[in-house]
Amino acid sequence: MNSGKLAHDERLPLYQRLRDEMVEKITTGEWRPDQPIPTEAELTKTYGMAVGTVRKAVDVLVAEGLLERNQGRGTFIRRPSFDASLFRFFRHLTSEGGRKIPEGRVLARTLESPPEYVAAALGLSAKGKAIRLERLRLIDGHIVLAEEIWLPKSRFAALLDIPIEDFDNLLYPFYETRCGQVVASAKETLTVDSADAEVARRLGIAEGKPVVVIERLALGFDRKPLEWRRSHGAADTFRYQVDIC
Amino acid sequence: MNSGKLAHDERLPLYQRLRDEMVEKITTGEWRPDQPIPTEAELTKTYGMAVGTVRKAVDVLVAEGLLERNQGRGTFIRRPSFDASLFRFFRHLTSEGGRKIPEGRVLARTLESPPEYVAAALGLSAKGKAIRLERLRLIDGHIVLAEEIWLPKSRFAALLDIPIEDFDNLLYPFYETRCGQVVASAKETLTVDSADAEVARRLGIAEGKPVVVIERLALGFDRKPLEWRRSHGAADTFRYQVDIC
DNA sequence: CAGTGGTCTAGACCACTCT
DNA sequence: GAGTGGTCTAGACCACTGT
Repeated sequence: MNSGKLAHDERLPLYQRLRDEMVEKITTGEWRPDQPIPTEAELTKTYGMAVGTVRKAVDVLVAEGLLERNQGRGTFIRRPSFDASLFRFFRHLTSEGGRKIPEGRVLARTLESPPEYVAAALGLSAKGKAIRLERLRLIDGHIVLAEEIWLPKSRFAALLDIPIEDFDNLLYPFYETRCGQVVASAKETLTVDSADAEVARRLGIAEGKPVVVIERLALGFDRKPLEWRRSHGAADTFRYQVDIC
Repeated sequence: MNSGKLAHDERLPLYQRLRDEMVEKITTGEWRPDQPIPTEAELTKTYGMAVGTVRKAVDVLVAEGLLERNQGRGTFIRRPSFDASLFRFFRHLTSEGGRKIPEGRVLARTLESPPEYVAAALGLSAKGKAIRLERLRLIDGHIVLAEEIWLPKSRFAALLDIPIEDFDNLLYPFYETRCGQVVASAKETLTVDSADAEVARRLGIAEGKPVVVIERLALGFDRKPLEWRRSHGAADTFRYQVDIC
């Protein structure tokens, strides 16, 4: 009855199986972001379903932020604009309250054994090696954040072959184009601490000054952890904005 | 064709008009939180619509967090559990990382002219008066936050007749039962500052110590501002957790 | 104009909950 | 077993987009 194959769990509702199938098409790149995905009528025919079922599957993907519909034009894979993705994952504001795009500069890349809490957060075995980045974020040439980033080698091996000068300003779109890893959500924890010698040096502030510490675990669409990150910023120029819904 | 009246904008889709109608029933209390709302079949008959349309309206309300469905039992008005609402709006963690319910204690209630930025945030005329609360939040008897809260008199007049000792531990459920005002979302901004004499006294810390400042604007389901709040907390014991989606 | 998604109908059967 | 929401069908017409 299905010309399309929908191999997934037989127990799941039809529209969920179609949803999974569509996620496949998106993540493997079979459906291109610049082209509309097949129309409802086509999907209906391909998979032998009713329109309502197809619509339900698309509803779910739209709700999840993977697709967006354009009446009269078609349904498209959602490319979060650089602005939007930036605002989602970089919530600092300048002292005047305006939003600025921070520059990103990778200082070092190494392959080493992560500390235990990083390995645990990323779901890695304690002994394996992972990719570690040191990175600065700057606005108008001023350092606002010093970052330490850990990435699983299995997903991000491609990064080891790229000179660190060639890393893009924004990492998440970079992960996507170079490694096919898309960050879908994240959890952040903020605390305040005093700068130790190392952090003070990197941020260019006096030792003992208060700093904000942001720990972030970023997840992919499959809810698997992709990146662990700890950022330090000088507390006195720091603003962080959150929408609670 | 409609035995139910659906007075709203004639231009809106049917399911949107039904949604609005249902919001009415919820906010006016015609539908009680402890009873299931009418079944899909009943709504179908009452408003002369197809099941699919009714389901669509309910889908929207579920997505908005106003209703929750229970297969086999019925559809209910969502009473966000105390835990859930607490976790949504109070994101501090204890030093051990666990979540604790903070005690709330109102110290003072006055009716006065708000500063200009508060009036602007709440959409009030500059000259009118608003309700101002001073409040402490405590965990295990220790002060963790000192809060200054502003509320529009028009919506919260009922609070003026209640002795401040009788204010509940959690304000948002209290607003709901006493004033019929439901907080649906909020925007928070975090910064770090040094404690001035006043804040130091309230928090019981030394003057000049770093403090976290949280400014929050809480909105109702109608997106109108309900509450402006500024909280101060000692920076060294502070943790704040955010999910970015 | 043809083609797209947006809305709506009027049924059907299934899975779950309660008694 | 009766009643609930969950899934699914097979159509219809409308509003919007592009040419």
